[in-house]
Amino acid sequence: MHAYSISSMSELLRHHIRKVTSLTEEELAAVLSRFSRRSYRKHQSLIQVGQPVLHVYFVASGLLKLVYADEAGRQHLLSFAMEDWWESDFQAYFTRRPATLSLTCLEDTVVYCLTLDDYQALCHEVPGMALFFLQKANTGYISAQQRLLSLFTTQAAQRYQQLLDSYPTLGQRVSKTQLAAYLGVSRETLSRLSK
Amino acid sequence: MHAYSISSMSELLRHHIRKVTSLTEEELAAVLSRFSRRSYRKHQSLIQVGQPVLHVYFVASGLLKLVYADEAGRQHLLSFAMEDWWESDFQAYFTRRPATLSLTCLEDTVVYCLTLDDYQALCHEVPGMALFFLQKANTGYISAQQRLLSLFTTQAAQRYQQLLDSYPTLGQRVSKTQLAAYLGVSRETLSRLSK
DNA sequence: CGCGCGATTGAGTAATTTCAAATCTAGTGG
DNA sequence: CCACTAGATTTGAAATTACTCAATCGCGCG
Repeated sequence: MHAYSISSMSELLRHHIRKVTSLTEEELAAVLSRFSRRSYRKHQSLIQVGQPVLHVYFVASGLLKLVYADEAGRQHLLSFAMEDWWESDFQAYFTRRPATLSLTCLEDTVVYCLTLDDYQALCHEVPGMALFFLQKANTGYISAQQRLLSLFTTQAAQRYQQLLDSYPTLGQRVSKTQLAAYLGVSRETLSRLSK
Repeated sequence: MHAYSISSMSELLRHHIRKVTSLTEEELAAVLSRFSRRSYRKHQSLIQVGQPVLHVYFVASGLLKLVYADEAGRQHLLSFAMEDWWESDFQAYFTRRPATLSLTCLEDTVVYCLTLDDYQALCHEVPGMALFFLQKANTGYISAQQRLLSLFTTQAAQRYQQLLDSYPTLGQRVSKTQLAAYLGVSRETLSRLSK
């Protein structure tokens, strides 16, 4: 089922942090000890609308969707959270308010969880981690802006192509309904564009 | 012309940083010394497409637009940078590559400039500043996501209303053509919606 | 007065949505 | 192996929304 054993998945987070920071082994161990590992199954939700958002999640394996459901019940997909991704309802997480977004498994998924208290403690106690999260936040901001631009400048058909080009596995892993919700078009429209 | 004297504008940056961080006066002085102050006039550009992006800018007064111009020459407005805002072509800034965006004055504007070297030095030498920029980056990321959602869920007419509600002065300060470029509709469409 | 810029209006066109129906597909139980 | 069902996908047709292009309007300023 899973391609990685439990120990090598813990290695995944370790390597992910090492790539960007220069922490001592001691610091790294202290950092990792603040995370807890959890497994979820397809269709389970890590974050539900109205509930408190206790964690930010590092995705070790699997696939999640971050969704806003509007009054009419339409689903709008803010992101696919893949392996190596950090995801949460950040607005709710940082303000300790109830979630407005939901985070739900599209596949069986393993994550590492970090509470806000631990996040803040890490940022204050391990300078390298503040820089680490700063870099993540900056790249997240930049890609959100680029997604905005692609909505402004690019036809849905090309956005679809670019999405498949950027994440070649995605076409196999999720339904077209999900892809449409990410691209910002109806599933019928996406279907017609596929030609 | 300007509502603030030079010295009180420097206070603006000082207070802006103090609001979020807990730096000593010494640290704060060291931080401020890395910034340089510059004034620009309406229609001047701080960042031009193809040119290196040497600074991130803190807007002390005035108003800027961050724009992407597509192949057809259409302008897409990523943000209005107002007083207290931090702005740049962050992608280009952090990667030291040529700008793909332009940053242009919609009014006479005073900014404080910070080079990437100084930004990185501040983040490493003054832990409070890494946390400061982390907080800015996180809120920037969150608002970019919410703008995405508003594009997905909300009709252009309501987005227009919400923009005016959020920034009441904006309707007076910029042309409707600029507002349309921010909302992601043509100026003709915006004109028709204004009823 | 007349120029120039921004805003508006009109008409035709293109893209997308909605709602409904038909089709396809994978998995289940007989 | 087949029939059956639930979910996903596709297709059709009408209605909506926004776009483009062109013409017109309104206004401030030299």
